[in-house]
Amino acid sequence: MLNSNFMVRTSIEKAIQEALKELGAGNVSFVVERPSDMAHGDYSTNAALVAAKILKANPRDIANKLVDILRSSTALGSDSIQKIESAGAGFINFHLSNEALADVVREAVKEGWGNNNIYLGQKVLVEYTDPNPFKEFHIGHLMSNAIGESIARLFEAGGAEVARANYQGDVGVHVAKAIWAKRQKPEMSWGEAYVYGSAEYENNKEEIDQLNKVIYEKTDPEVNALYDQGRKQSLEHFEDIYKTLGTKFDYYFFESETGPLGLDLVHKHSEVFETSDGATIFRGENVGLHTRVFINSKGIPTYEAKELGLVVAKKKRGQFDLSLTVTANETRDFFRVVRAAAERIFPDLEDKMLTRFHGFLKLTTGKMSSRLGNVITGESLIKDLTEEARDREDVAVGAIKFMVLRQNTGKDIIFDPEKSLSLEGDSGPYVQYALVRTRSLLRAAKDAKTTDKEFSNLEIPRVLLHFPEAVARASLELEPHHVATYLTELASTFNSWYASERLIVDGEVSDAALFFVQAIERTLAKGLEVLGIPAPQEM
RNA sequence: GCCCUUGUAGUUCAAUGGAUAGAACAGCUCCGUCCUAAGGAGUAGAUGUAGGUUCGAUUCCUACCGAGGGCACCA
Repeated sequence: MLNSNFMVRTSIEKAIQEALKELGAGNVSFVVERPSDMAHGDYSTNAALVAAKILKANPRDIANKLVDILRSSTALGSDSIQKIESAGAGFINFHLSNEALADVVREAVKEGWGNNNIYLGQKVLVEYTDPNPFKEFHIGHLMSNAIGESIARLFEAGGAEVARANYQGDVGVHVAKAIWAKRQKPEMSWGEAYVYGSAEYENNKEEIDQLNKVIYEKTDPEVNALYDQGRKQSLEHFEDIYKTLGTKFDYYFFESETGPLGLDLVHKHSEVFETSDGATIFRGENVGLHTRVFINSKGIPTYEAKELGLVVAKKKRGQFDLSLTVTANETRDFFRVVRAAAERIFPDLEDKMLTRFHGFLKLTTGKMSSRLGNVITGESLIKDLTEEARDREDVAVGAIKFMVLRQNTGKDIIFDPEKSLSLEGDSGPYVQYALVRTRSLLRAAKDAKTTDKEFSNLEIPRVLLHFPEAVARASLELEPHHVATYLTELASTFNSWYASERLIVDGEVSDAALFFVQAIERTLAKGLEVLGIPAPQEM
């Protein structure tokens, strides 16, 4: 159900609609938004500007007329709006009453604060992280995980039933490379073996390709045993990382499963595919895309066919209303083609398959990037940051996730390790620390004597007011950064208050003031939860 | 060559077609007896270029310039 602060907004929208009707401007599409400047009130609308265009009238006149109608409107709660005024070129601003603002604080400590019902009752499958067994868990997987986990939680905040899925490549040349290397150098970890095998691939191509065939056909018991061991160890290792990151998957899909499914599917749908040079392809040019190979000339399903097989595998696990995949930017065009093919085979899936893309994470300092030469694994980044953060893994994870989630998904991230941990900026630890302060304050207050001394602060509820909207917008757009941006603002508002006012004085604390602290604590905690960032008790 | 994504203060990021483009870091000026100063207050500073649509454009359209990615048997 919607929170009451949404009701204020909804009632404003309703009142405007009625007022517009009275003016003879029935169907205009206006917005009620948060003004960029708090001096302009708590909500504002461009209704008069839009209506003036239709009525061919002066926007300010229309705004004034609307204000008159709105002031006597019964659609607005009688005591929730303190002031309505026209301003600027024709905006109408709404200032909430102190009573309504006090309500916000009461709402914020209630169960369900920040939730909405955008996806109420829908079944959503979110696929993300997608590392490959036998290979290293790299930074890209970290990004996919951070974004996917947050989106899953945003769906949940929107009332959806979410299943988390992880799709992993447990077959292919990369496996052969790793196993080949492991036989040469058994002392290596699987991740290292893969790196070594890749480097040696060019010089031992025939041998490794032959090994790949042996793995695929399962003809050599010793190789089989190595494969099973490597797969198991990789997956267990990944499981440790998920635990650190705060993710728990419901489904695991593997290419060993989707390959045969995809192969079968492509064979069955000759109306969608055609053969060319011995390969089975999808002619993307017909729909403004490009051609891609689904089954190669050796009869092996490519990644494209496997992705189709994945659709089948997902459907087998149950019906879903939406299926989202979080993956890297460079697969954009690939997904367009695969989706075009998939929608021909499964017309019922049209508009149900969503994708979110992420960019690269680029480290600014050579300090961490030069380690062991080339690849920076996800774990080494977490490990290095944990050391920098005085052995606080939750702070390190928060720092990384926040850097990923504070900006629009899809753009590359310039990752400055020092900045990510800074308590003075726009960072995960900054928000975590504000939360810790509220919690330590609440703990200290337990030993203090509470008084019924009056307390009032209007700025805090005026910021708190917009939390559910930030979450709702993030849910709707599947853009976690709206929440991250909001949390920075709230943390800053709190810190500013905290610095200027001392709450516990001589062992006494105002009950009313504590209520504000509690509301902020709940909001920061919920916000971090939605982002999938750890919410520490102390730092 | 074609297609996709992208260009905002010195730097890293925001801004559902609306008001004076909002933060953070770095810079400059300040603030420590006290709930964890691992903080706070103030100040200066930006929409790649050229057109177009609109009452109004960072946002939509066109061209150009710059950056990243993709375009047949890898994933």
